[in-house]
Amino acid sequence: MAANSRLTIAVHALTWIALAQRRGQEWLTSEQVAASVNTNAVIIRRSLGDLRRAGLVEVRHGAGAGWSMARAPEDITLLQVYDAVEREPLFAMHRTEPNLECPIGRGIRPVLDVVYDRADQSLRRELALTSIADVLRDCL
Amino acid sequence: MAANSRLTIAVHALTWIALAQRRGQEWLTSEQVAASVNTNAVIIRRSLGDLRRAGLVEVRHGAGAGWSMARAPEDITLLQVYDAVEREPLFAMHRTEPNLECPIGRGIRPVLDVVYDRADQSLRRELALTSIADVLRDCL
DNA sequence: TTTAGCTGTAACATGCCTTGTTACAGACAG
DNA sequence: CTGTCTGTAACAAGGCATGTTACAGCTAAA
Repeated sequence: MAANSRLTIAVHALTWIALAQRRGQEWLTSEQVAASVNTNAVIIRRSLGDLRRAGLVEVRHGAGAGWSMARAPEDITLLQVYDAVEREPLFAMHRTEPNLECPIGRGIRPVLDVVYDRADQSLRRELALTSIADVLRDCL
Repeated sequence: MAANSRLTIAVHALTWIALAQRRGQEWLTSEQVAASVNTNAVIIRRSLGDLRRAGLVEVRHGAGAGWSMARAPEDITLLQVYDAVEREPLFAMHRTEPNLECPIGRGIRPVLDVVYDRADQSLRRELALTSIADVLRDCL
């Protein structure tokens, strides 16, 4: 799988916003977040847009606009971030339908569905154990 | 992550070889495996090549050539298959180095390394619980 | 020793995904 | 109103996954 860095970018952005707020800066622009992540502001807006749709951050428009946490850093887990930004499943099935005249071709997809689902659950359980507050603490 | 189907293809191929052997057919050609997976024989040769390098299958050249299990289906876990065919890590770090003048930019990579490693371990533990023999049994 | 059959791999095509970039309409605090 | 920043479209570049053709190399069997 061509691994992407969406989770990394989103966690970085959130952690930086959390730190800024602790320091008294309530609203951060996408430009300010982009400066820490070292990427383009549009990338950050896209990522924070995903987080907003998931209810993790808030946005303010107009002059003095920017982004702010919608919840305490302790109450945002990496699982929530993962769900907010990740679309693709961990493992893909066959690109073309397997040969249904073969017993394996007929039976393998439901079997793999179960296995992949268990693997996914286990990954999620692990991600749920870490919060943005944990990441922030360990960064400092 | 642009999910790929390598694990699916490799498990399918292995399971089909295991079934054929149980039915008395010792060696299968890449063409025969490709017929069940419904893809090109070269794709199968590439996948089985990975599995051969990992010691999971054997190949025979010349006339009457083909592929055969190097171990009993009970002794091949999906984790071994995963390790044999998967190159990319689950989650990628930043594509460009983050801003090291920011505390988060400086500290986040080691933190995420730990988190991602734990997630990876948990995924692997789960994949290790299923063998090719299990997949074969559930297919039938 | 020849021959036929199959592997191993290079080379290339295609399509999709990710990231980056520019541009601009829309929202809104002051 | 006005200036600032968001939301998103549009496009480009690069990379990876998959598919396909082609062919050299290996070897069991005749």
